[in-house]
Amino acid sequence: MGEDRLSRVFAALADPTRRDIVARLAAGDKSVGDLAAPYDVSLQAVSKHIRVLEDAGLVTRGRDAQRRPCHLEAEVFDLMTGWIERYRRQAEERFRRLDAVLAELDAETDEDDNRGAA
Amino acid sequence: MGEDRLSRVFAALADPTRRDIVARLAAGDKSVGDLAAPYDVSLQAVSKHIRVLEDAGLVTRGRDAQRRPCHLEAEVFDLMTGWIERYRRQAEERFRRLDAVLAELDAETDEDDNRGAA
DNA sequence: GTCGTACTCAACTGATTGGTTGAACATGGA
DNA sequence: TCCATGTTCAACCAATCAGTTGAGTACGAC
Repeated sequence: MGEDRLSRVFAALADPTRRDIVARLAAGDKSVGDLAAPYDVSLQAVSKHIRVLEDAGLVTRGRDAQRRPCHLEAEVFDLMTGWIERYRRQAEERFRRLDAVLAELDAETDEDDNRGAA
Repeated sequence: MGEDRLSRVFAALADPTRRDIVARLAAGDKSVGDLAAPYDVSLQAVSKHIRVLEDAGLVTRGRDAQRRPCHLEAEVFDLMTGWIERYRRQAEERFRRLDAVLAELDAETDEDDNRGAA
């Protein structure tokens, strides 16, 4: 499901090399060789990383002679931010309510203090 | 570094069970037993999942008699959204510029057409 | 102290992952 | 057609991971 898609996206970005690839693709499309150049792992390893990003829907590939230019599909980010924001908001709302309850409790304590003092 | 922290957060959320735990914790603190109840895996397995979330800084645990109430630390989400938004914006900006270039190109083509037609 | 509850630790297992190397495939140029 | 370039495929290895079971620990109730 879309659930599984989210798992693949999070898993893909859990690796620093893959996050770096995404970061560099944000600046513009690049070939596998270009992408592999800065890392001291084999080209095949980078090719595998790109495959993972592709399976997660974060990257698509075209054709330019022998090259397979990689393109970042930034819309997939929406899937993550959607999930994250949902629960962040929920937690914040709960926190806000807790704050209100504590304020209420404080007010009642003040009343009691006043009654005790009076 | 903070880089590694991000890896742990993404990896923690790459598992559907752990995302579900986070979702349920967004509604309020829960004990390990409470959290484990809906899943048909062992309590120990859920305990391990919680440990992963804790190591990622997404969850903290208190003490309430025998219980270890789990609490969602929603601020960690900022770490992710910060990273995501940075590259999303960059990619969108690039897309915007590409759009401008294409529009420019279109305008020039129109001029050529006009010259050709004139 | 002993008992039950809530949970963690330890050891093991099978599956997945990130890396390797070497061979294969695809494409454009001589 | 042959060659070089760019990339993928296949087999393998070590490490990590999600799950298991069984034993151990922490705390409150009796």
